[in-house]
Amino acid sequence: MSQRVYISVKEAILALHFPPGANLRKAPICERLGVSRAPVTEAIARLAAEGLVDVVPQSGTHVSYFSMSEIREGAFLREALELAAVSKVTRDLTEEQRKILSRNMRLQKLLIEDEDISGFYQADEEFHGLLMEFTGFRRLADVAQTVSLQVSRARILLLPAPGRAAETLAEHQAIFDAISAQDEQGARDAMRLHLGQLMPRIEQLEQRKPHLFNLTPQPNSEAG
Amino acid sequence: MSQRVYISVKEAILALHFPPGANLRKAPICERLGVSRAPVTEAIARLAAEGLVDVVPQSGTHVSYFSMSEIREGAFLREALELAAVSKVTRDLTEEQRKILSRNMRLQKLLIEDEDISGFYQADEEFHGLLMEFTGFRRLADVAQTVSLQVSRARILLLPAPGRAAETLAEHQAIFDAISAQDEQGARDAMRLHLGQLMPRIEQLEQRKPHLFNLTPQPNSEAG
DNA sequence: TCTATCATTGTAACATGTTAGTTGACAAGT
DNA sequence: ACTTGTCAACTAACATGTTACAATGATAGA
Repeated sequence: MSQRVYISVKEAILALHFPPGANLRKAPICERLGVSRAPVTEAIARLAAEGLVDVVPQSGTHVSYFSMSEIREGAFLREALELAAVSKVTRDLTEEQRKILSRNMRLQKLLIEDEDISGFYQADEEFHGLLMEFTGFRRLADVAQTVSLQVSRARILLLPAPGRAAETLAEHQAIFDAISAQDEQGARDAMRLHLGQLMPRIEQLEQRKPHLFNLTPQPNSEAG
Repeated sequence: MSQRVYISVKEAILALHFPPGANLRKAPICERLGVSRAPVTEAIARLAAEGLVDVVPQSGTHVSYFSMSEIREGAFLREALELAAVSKVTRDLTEEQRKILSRNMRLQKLLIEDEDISGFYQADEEFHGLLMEFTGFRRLADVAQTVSLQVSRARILLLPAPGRAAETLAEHQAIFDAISAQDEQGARDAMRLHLGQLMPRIEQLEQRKPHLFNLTPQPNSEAG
């Protein structure tokens, strides 16, 4: 029930329905979803813990601006986790898992041939999701998602540059090939290369839409 | 204010003042700390998100049991982050940072000579903390702490085996030396070796105190 | 004696009233 | 015109009443 509020608001923020800087008021949310303030409060608390909103005590809550330092950190954390995942998967991959990955690769290829960018985006997410799943660690995908939430939010704004999907596919293919060849170092390098494509494009985004970023690049001092 | 409740309860759980399986009731906590149920509820929600407690809707909340699968995952995640950190630090270390690390190393040595195990434990934590801090990523240490919370909780139960502290020091020294020599791969290997010492000892703990572990090793299906 | 059903109890989840702190505007003084 | 002090309004944080659900124990039936 409060879960529903959380998901609803989170998606609205991620979809930039609530743009950075917009101040989030509880009353309209309560009214809109037909619930009391309690579940809304809990939902906002979780969003604050994830860094999606900044809550000023006794004053107000607003959607956090993009922060290059936070995005860089998120990308770093995500890379750390994905590299560890791809290492482990390369070592432990079963034949069944290899087949599932292979099918996903062929699906990616197919979607690009059909120029279904949205579909490819999904298959892309699934590719990374499968790698994490195959580590056997259930929380891994969630943690990776959470730490790179700011990155995900920024990524949505990146226009699908023509030809970028095909490049992405090639990078995925290199990762898959190295995994199949049980070349751990090669798989890591391929993954690093792949993930390394993202930050430069986000830096361009900062140039294009500076109003979405916080001017004072002071990172959060949040403590858990 | 609710932060205070959170910290208080968290420390109580980590110190095993509330042992695994103990059911956590709000009323006594409210009474004990002289606060209302609201901040306690929020604190428990955060603890549940971190996996320290399991909350059964409309029924009760109990301190979660140790779970080898969760502990293994926590160790994996922590290793991923620490390896990434030590890589980055090895590449970017400033002379000033090297001096601070050097001082910490000498402090460790000194504490072992004085057989101050508790002090060494602190210096150990600080050593790892410094490495993370020197990456320049402020959330890193928090994330590492959070993902390996179950590991930390189990670690407290490990009796300080005689001579283990000296071994730990040697491992730290190897890490520090490799960092100083700007030997990234060497630093990673040394760190991996160091962190690899922990799991076997926790597995022994499982043999020694099986009542603290959950029998059915089904991992949490929590989603954030 | 065992099983199934029901009532009782205790708790989290939810709703709502109350408090206190921050912010921003406006006025007064420089 | 600019700074500073005061005040009003808004909001999160806190307190508390209410509800609904799960777990447990008792009781009745087989």
